[in-house]
Amino acid sequence: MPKGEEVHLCDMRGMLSFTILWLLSKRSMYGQELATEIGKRRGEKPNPGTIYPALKDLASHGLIEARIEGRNSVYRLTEEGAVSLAKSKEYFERAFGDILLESGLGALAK
Amino acid sequence: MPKGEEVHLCDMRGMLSFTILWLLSKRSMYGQELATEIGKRRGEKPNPGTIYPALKDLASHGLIEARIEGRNSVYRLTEEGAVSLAKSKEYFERAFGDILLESGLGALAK
DNA sequence: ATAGATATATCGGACGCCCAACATTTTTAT
DNA sequence: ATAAAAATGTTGGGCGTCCGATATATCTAT
Repeated sequence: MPKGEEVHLCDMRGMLSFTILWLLSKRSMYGQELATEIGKRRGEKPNPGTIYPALKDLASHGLIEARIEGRNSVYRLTEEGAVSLAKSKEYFERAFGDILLESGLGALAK
Repeated sequence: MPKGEEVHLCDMRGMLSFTILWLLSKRSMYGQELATEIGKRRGEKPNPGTIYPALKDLASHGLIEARIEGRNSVYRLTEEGAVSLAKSKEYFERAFGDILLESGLGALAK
């Protein structure tokens, strides 16, 4: 918990890897592309020291794979990663679904 | 990231305090009641070493308040806590709304 | 060729969650 | 009175973010 005046919860701890897998399930991306996409959701783009270790960890567990393309490392979701993502989505929906429903998401879902 | 065979993302890191505030916005509860409610969402009830320090932190920031009732410490959301929760919900919806929508939540929202 | 922008990468420190284990107090049951 | 159960609480260690700083390599200008 931060010690400052403004208390910010919900800072996505633990959710970074989940978000990365979800984004890669849409299309393959390289690191900075992922960081930009995550930045749209958070309001602020994560630092290199946040995004690259996370990608490294995910790759070391076989959930994503890198392919070098010029100056970029393009990541794609593996089959194992897709399975992990599906389970995490189930978990996530059960844990937070009703919270989001009352936040005006019901109108979006329509 | 866990080192075991099964890789579990989405373990609610950073989300505990958020969930507590949301639950207390529904009704006041004591520690074990909160733990049980959280357990329904997660699948497993959090340990005392998880829930009590979180409650202590939230109280120290003025987001919740305790009132002793017999053997229980009943917590209620403060006004400051309600403001914090509203902000976190906004953040949370923007960051994860679309992910949940495609998870069959749209049907629930109806 | 040189400069700037872009992308990748690592390091240190901090923070909140997380569990297992242990301890204490209070209520409830026998 | 004694035992069992329920609730609160602390400690230690670990983990995944998270940021600021620093570094290197590679494209893209001029």
